[in-house]
Amino acid sequence: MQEKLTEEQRTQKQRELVEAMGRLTNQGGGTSLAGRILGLLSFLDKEEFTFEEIVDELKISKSSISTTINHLMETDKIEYVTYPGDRKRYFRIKINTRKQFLLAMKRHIEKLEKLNRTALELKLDKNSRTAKNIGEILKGFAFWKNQIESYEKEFLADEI
Amino acid sequence: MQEKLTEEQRTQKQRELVEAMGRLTNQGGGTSLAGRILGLLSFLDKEEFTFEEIVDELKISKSSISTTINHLMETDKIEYVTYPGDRKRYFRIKINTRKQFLLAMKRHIEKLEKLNRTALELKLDKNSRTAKNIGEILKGFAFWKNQIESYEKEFLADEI
DNA sequence: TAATTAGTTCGGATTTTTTAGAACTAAAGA
DNA sequence: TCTTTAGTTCTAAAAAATCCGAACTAATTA
Repeated sequence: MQEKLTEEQRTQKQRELVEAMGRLTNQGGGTSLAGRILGLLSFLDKEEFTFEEIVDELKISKSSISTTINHLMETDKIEYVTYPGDRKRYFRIKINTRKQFLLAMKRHIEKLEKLNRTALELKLDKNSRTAKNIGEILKGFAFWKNQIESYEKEFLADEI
Repeated sequence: MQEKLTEEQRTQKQRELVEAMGRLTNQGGGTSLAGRILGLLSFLDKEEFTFEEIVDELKISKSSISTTINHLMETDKIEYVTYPGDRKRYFRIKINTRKQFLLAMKRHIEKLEKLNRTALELKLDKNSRTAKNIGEILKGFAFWKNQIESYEKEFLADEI
């Protein structure tokens, strides 16, 4: 399928994926640094990175890395492990963050749903074009909430 | 369910929803002005707004409105209608933009999928924690792509 | 106790995004 | 033809997000 790559070419490509992840995350609303950290922790062969290693790999200041890492931990995207007799924290991506992802998606849908439901209540003419459209949108939200819930039951029953 | 609202209170609340839509759109990656325009065109009782009316309602410069309106039309969120003997364009939200929305979502998933698939191919140890996690993520993407496709078939067959 | 390590926090600098204002265009009307 | 209308486009300003360096802290090591 592919030409044989040298070790260097392979890690070079992995680093390119890290940058691509940064750009994609950026498009999707997140910060590109967050995306690059997530990419680093998942696409390279090394499974765990210390703070310093992240700084060195991404060539970004300690302060920016510190802020972003803390944010990624708050939002449960990454975590760290420690080893006895070693003061450093070893960061790694959290596996199976789908549950958190779906939860966030559901919460976003719920906010939009609330907004649209209120808008519909406030409409003078419930048969107007916009009112009927809001009704359709609400149906769509209900469908997706349902899908998310059944997905959770089917696939994620055993997750934390 | 609710106290009876005066006409003013009702439209006041509608305007608040427009602002809330701006903030929510902003959180979700879009610009808040785009959200406010979408809110204006869907939550008020008036079904169609001219360029000037949007400027007056939102109290934003013509240039900003012009740019944002054009972007919303390119992305098929709004459209305009015209009336004989009237030079103005009457903007309104496009109904049932779910298809476009899902298409955008599918495209985003496909990009992430490609990235992760490549990352997995490049992994030295396919049984590592990160490699297995990527595998799980890919399974999740496959599931959602499938859901989206069947949703399209089931509900959106008649849409443009 | 002093020095080093492993970060965090703060204020400012840089970059990017958003908005405004003025000049412009193309069509319609007088 | 001159003016008005309905916007568009360009450049600069304002605001917001991002990033950095320097000073700091708390724990560990010498």
